Amino acid sequence: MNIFEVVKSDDKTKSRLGLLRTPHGEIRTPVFMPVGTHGTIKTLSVEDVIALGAEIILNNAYHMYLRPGPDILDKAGGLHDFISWKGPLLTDSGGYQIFSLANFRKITEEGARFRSHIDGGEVFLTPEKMVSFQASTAGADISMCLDECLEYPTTKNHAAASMELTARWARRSKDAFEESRRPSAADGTRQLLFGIAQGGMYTDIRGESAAALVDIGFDGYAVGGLSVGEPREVMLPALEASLEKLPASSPRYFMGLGTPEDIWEAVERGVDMFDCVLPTRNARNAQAFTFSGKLNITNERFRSDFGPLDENCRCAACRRYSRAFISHLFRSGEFLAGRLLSLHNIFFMIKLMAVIRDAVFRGAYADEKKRFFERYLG
RNA sequence: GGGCAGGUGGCGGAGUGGUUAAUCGCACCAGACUGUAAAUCUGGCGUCCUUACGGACUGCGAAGGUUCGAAUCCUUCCCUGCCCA
Repeated sequence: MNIFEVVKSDDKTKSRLGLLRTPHGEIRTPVFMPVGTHGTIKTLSVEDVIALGAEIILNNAYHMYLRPGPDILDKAGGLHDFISWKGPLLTDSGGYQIFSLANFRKITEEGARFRSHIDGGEVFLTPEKMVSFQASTAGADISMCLDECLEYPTTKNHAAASMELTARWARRSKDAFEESRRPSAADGTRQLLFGIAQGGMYTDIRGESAAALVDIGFDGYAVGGLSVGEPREVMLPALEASLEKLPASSPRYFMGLGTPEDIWEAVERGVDMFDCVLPTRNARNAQAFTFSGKLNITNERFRSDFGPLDENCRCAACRRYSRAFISHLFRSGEFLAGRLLSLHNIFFMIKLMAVIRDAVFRGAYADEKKRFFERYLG
């Protein structure tokens, strides 16, 4: 059976509708995957996440490897059982932590040596260890290769050398995956492994990276190392250079994106999967996404605004609570504030993807994108 | 009535002759956040003019005084808290 099926492609853009099959269920793409780094979408319960309609969520292998650690996860019977999420689950390998925890690590050919950000103890991550942890111990539906996520800006030499290391790690990741993955399910679904394209902002290196991954052969391909602080005019060409070398028959995942604007741009170029901490992090920092634009809910003008966060929104927060009350909750330091905005923002992202899928379905992508931007930025 | 302590920007609270438009915290105003070491971080916050740079004015209970210079020293007054009658 095909693990990924392109259901429909847009005529005028590269956007497409897809169906991705995993041992824990199917995913309609383009999809947004909420991020649950430590095994939880911050402030939300699994019941919340189900009610929001999330089809797949993320966990982070680096963080779960450090705590609770492989032993506990093994005894729990894997991540699904441990965190009580029965749907599709994707784990990130720890490549992003090579970027975000740069002060704590040193990279060698063999792997990445970290000083644990928790207790300072030494941790050594290798592609083999992280992929085996994800596929075997954690039982992730989708595992990610260990990669080196580069900071921006970087020199071309550094980007090239780093990309080559990532490609060698991808080769090792795949071998480790074949050895450690669980048997295929009766329905023909099986665990999947995605490669991650790198290359900094250099389009030629981006292309080489994607081509190298395709040579190895993966179930899906991710574009990593983008949306790390570069301007959009730099990001989009780099994205295009990566996508150009990837097969249309495979799912494509833009790691770490993003803003609603960025997601429209990426889907238009053929991306199927997204994840981002923005909806939950910004929620905790008092920012709501709405179809009329983002708003900082602690702004003075919302103190006596008794309407919902977003008109016509049917999320749990909007059905019951006013902007004024949520603003009050933030000013009072109440945890419910960040929770309500998290519910709303995740709902917004999932709704946004539904709008996007509908636009592709109707062959009206360009028009719907224009309509969205006019309202969102207006 | 007597004694002691004290009155500083929205609030709390530093500062006891010049680098003080005034540390700092809170509150308030605004911004940022993109595979989460983040429910965090940045700015702003006397008044007026200026996009900004910058400039003008007012200012540490009130009034007067000493001094080149005062929130800081002196005098008088007003007010607050505690203690004694």
